[in-house]
Amino acid sequence: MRDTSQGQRHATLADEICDRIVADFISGNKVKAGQLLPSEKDLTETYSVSRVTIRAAIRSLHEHGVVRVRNGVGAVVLPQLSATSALTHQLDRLASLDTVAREAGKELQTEELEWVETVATPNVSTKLRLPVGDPVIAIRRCRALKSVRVAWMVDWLPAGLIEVSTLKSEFEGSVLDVLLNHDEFELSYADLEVVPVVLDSEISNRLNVDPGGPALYLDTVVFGAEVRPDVWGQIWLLPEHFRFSIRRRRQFPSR
Amino acid sequence: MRDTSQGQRHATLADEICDRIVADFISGNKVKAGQLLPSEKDLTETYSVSRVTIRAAIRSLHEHGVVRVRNGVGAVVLPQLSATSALTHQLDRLASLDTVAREAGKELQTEELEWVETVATPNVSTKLRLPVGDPVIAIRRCRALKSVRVAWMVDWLPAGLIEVSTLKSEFEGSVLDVLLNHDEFELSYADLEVVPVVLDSEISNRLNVDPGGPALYLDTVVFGAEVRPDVWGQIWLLPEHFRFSIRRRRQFPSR
DNA sequence: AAGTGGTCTAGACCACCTG
DNA sequence: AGGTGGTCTAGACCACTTT
Repeated sequence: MRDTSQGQRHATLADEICDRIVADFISGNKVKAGQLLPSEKDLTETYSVSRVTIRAAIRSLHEHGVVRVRNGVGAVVLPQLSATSALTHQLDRLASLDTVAREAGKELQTEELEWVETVATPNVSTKLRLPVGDPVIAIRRCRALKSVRVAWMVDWLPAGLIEVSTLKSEFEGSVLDVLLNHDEFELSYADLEVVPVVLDSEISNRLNVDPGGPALYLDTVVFGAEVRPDVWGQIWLLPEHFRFSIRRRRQFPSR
Repeated sequence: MRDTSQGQRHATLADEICDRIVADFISGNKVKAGQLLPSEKDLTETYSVSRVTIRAAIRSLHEHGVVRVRNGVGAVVLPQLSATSALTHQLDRLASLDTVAREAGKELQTEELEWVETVATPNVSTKLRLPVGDPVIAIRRCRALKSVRVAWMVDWLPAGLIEVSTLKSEFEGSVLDVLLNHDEFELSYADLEVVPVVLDSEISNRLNVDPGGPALYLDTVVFGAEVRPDVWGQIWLLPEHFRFSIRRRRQFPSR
């Protein structure tokens, strides 16, 4: 991990350049959608890195649907995902709901927090790839925006993964954030499943709404350096407060 | 566009190598999850391309969550998204439901197909960024698996985009597939919004199920080379027949 | 110590697009 | 014709991990 002048961690120089290009040209709309980034040659001078590194950075931006690269032309900035009043959650990004809210200038409160030390049921055992009966920790809570309940969350993790005292002291609403802040877990990706559900009375009670309405259930299994998952997160969200979006990219066969 | 020996189109050599690495090492489980791809040096020899190209290909695999790359170690293959009996739809992939079904060895039938030539309502106008009243084409139909209705789809496109006769003759259930097959549209990405809904009587009637159950509404705006979208697709899906998943990747600030 | 990825140099040639 | 990206050469040095 290299540390940059901005005090941010980046695995490689190319990743850092990737972020800086976004920050310097795209986020602030300095280069608008449809316009070109500076040429690779110019960027090598701007950032004092080689063309190799610039190309790696631009390739990442391309893979993420931030630019399209046209031979003989340059890197065209694509329109950003449009924002709305609802909290926009980009589903391909491994970031907590809290982070998404914070970036939007909002704050998620935590209500009815419960810490439970228990053992893995068959369900939990499958998700965390642990033997049934192994000790696990469950963290349940409601989340609210300006005292309006918007989500019900349950996180599960193997009891041995992290000191409960550490977890509790660093917990500010998101288990994921605590683990992401600890480099030693090397959290790198998660598999998310999206399921539409109709609110049953159990969850509607917790969220103070009537049953029978729609909700989105997000099931996330988070992986670090190990083959075995580190956390299983379950979230039930009321759709009126969120917007779930993603940029789909054309991919060629078998990928 | 370069044509390869396999008759597939790839924008660049690195993209082709990317696919070939997946096909040769990952798809067939020749390198299992947790194991290493051959070194970059070996891969340059295997594919007779430079290290530059290999590195670009591996960077793409990394961005897509297919491998993790560790300095001093190599490219570790990550576990693939697990498959189930339901049709698994990777939400970040710009591919039609038909393509997903076909890859899973299933076939989606089309029922109650309607072609409508009409004009843009405010709704359509916003999505397609067209003036209200501009002529548009709507294609509505049910989709079924083994005669069980599983989805209701509506596609909208500007009337001038493609000859209706061409579209009709090449249509096999998916408007997206027709346009993807025409290179001149240069379809490259789409913005997807995911909304959980409760089935109302209109759609439940079309799908031959009771109202009040859950459904997933997918709203997709597809972009080609232009700033203006080429297609707006609406899909209502019954969740029991599908699985919607995505790999989330850690991203560093502001990206 | 040996192997791997990350980055760099200092060029080069090609294909592509625009003026 | 000149600029851009795509690819290549033929090295090099560094940081990192494993043995």
